[in-house]
Amino acid sequence: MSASALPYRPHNHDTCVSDALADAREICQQKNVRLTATRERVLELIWQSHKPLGAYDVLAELASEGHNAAPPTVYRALDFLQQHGLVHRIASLNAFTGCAHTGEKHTGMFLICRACGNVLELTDTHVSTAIHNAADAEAFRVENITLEVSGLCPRCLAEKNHE
Amino acid sequence: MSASALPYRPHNHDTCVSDALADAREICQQKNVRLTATRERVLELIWQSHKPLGAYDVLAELASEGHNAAPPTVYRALDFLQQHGLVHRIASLNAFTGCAHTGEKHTGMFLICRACGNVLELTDTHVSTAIHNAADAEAFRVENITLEVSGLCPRCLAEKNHE
DNA sequence: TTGCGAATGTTATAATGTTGCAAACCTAGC
DNA sequence: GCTAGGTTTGCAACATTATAACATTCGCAA
Ligand SMILES: [Zn+2]
Ligand SMILES: [Zn+2]
Ligand SMILES: [Zn+2]
Ligand SMILES: [Zn+2]
Repeated sequence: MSASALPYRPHNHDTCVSDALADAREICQQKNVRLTATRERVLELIWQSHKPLGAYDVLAELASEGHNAAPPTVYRALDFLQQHGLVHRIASLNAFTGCAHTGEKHTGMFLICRACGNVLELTDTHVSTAIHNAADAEAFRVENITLEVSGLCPRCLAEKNHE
Repeated sequence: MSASALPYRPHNHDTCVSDALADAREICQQKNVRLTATRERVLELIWQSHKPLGAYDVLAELASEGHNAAPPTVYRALDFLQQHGLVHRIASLNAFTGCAHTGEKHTGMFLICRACGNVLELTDTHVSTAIHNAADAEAFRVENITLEVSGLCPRCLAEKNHE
C-alpha cells in the first residue's frame, strides 16, 4: 500500500495538518497572496480529519470558537483555498477536503469510503491519460475533471468481512 | 466522430426523445415497474435537449403545463428514473440528463461544455479499467464512479477560434 | 369489492450557496 | 506619518437545491 493511503491507516495525523499548513504558507508567500487568519483557520479545520467537511460544518466550528461568521465568510475562504489548490470540493458530497498534492500539477481522483467517510486523493497518470484520450476522440477540450469514486476502503471492507 | 457525439452536432433530436421513451417503456415493462404518466413526462422533459435540467426547471415546466406539482413530485420521479438507469445526475451541475446507454451496463463519463451546456455521455473501457486498477492498487472496492469532464465541445471551440 | 402496497399530494422545513453593500484593513507611494 | 486604492471581512437578506412527515389517491389482485 502506498504512503498516500494514510487516511485508511492509523497515522500521526498532526503531521498531516502541520505539513498542510506549512505548504499553504509557503505557496501563498510564493504567489504573494494573503493567507489571512480566517483562511488559515478554515484550512486547518478542513484538515481536522480526512473526512470532507461541509461549508456549514466549518461555519459551525468557527461559531463555536466565538468567531462571528456568516456563510459568505466560509465560502469566500473556501473559494480562496480552492483557487490556490489547497482544498478540493467533492461535488458528490457538497463538501471540502484538503489537497494532498499541493503544488504538484494534478488531477485529483478521490476514493470516498461510504462507511467511514474518509477520502483518499490519488493521482494516476493512466487514468488521466485515458480520460484525455477519450475526450480527444470527441474533439473535446478538457478544462476540469471531476472524478469521485465511492465504495469501501480496505479497513471497512475487512470489518465487513468479519461479520 | 462517433455517432454518439450527437449532442454536439445538428441532428434530428426528435428521434433522441422517442428512442429514449421507447427504451424506457420497454425497460420498465421488463422490470415490471410502473412508468407512470408523471415519470414519463419528467423523462421526456429531461430529454428536451442535451443540456442537463435542474429539478426545479422540471418543476417549472410541469407547473406551466398546469400540473400541480411540488418538489417531492419531481425528486421522486427523478429518483425512480435514476434507479432504473434512465437518467443520470450530474453532481457538478446539480442537474439531470437522459442516459444515452440505457440497458447497457456502463459507467458514464460526461463531457460537459461550459459554453453551450450540452453534455455527451461516453463509455470508455480504458478509462474504466484505469480507474478500477488505481482503486485496486489501494485495495479499495469501487461501487460508484462519478466522472464529469468540463471544458469546450468541438463546436464552441471552433466558434471561439473564429473570433 | 375490498384490501393492500405503491404512488402522489401537500405543507413545511432543512441544507447548501449567492448577492450586494458597507465597514475595516492592509499596503504602496508620497 | 499620511493618504489613496485595492483587498478582505461583516452583515443582512435572499436564492437554490433537497428532504421529512403525513394524508390521500390509485392500481391491482384476491
Ligand atoms: Zn492524516
Ligand atoms: Zn489535490
Ligand atoms: Zn438529440
Ligand atoms: Zn448512462
